[in-house]
Amino acid sequence: MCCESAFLKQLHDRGLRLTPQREMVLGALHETQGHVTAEDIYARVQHLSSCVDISTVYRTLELLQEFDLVTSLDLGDGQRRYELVGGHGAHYHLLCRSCGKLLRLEQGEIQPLLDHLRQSYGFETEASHLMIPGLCRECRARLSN
Amino acid sequence: MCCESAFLKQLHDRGLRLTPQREMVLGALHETQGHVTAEDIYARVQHLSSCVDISTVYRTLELLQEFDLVTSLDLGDGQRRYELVGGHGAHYHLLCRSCGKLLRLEQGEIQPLLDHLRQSYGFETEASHLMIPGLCRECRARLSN
DNA sequence: TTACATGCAAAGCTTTTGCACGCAG
DNA sequence: CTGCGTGCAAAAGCTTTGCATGTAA
Repeated sequence: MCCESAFLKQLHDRGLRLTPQREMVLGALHETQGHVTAEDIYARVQHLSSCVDISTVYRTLELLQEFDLVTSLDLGDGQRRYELVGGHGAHYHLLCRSCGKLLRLEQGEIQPLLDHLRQSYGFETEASHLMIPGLCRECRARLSN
Repeated sequence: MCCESAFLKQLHDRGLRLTPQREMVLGALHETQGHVTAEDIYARVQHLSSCVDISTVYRTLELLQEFDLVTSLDLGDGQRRYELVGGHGAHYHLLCRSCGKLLRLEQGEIQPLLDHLRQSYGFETEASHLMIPGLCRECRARLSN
C-alpha cells in the first residue's frame, strides 16, 4: 500500500499510533479508488472486522485529511465523498447532475485555466476538490428528445 | 423585481399561488444577491414578518429551483447556498478554502475550457453550479510565511 | 503510568415530512 | 367544497462529541 508508510510517519511525528482500525480505513480507501462516502468505508471495514464504529471511521478520515492523504468533496447530495490523494496524478472531475456519472479530466486539459487563475487572481486551485457539474453526453441526448 | 412575474406565471401554470411568504423569500434572495443559506433567508424574512416557518422557506426554495429561478450550490461546509439565476449573466466562482472568500469569474475566462469539455466529452457544464476551490492570493501569502 | 484510541450512546445540524387548520378559488 | 399553503412538531439523515474502558509505549 503506497501511502501507508506516509501515514505511519506522520502518525509517529505526532505521537499517534497506527491501529488496525486506521489501517482498515486506509485499506478501504485504497481498494475503492474512487469517491466513497463514510458509510461505504464503514461497510467495507465492517466486512473485515465487524466491530468497528462509524465514529472511528470519521475520526480516521479527519486525520487522513489533516495529513493531506485524503481529500473530501461534496457532490451536493448531502453526503461527503472521500478519496485518496496518493500518487495517482492530479485529476479533476466532471459530474453529471442527471445520472450522477463521474468523468475524469486530466491535468493537461485544465492547465490553461489554472494558469490563468494564478496569473490574474493569484488564485491557486486545489486540484482534488475541483468538481465541474453539468450534463453528460448521454443525458443531454436523452433529455433533448 | 425582475423575476417575480416569471415566478407568478409558473405558479399559475401549475395552479399554485403567490403567497406573501413566497414573495418574501424571493425578495430576500433578491436583496442579498449572493450565495445565502436557508437560514440567512429565514432570518431576513423573519425580520419582515416574524411568524414564517423555516420549512416554508425550504419549500419555497425547492419550488424556485424547480422553476429554474434559483440554483443551489454546495460549498462543502454542510450548508447549501441559494442564488437567483436571474439575468445577471453567467458567472463562475472561485472559493478560497482558507478564508471563505468568494471571487467571481466571468464567462470569457472560462469559455475555452467549457468548449473543450463540450467537444471532447459532449459535456455541457452548468454555469451556476461551478465552484473552483483553492487558495486566494492573500491566504497564500499569509500561509507561506 | 500516561496519553492515545476505541465503542457506545447521545447530541448537533441542516433539511424533510406529517398533520391539522386556515384560506382562496 | 376542494385542494393548496402554512406553522408546528417531529423525524430523518449525516456527522460530531462526551465518556468510560481498553491498550500500547
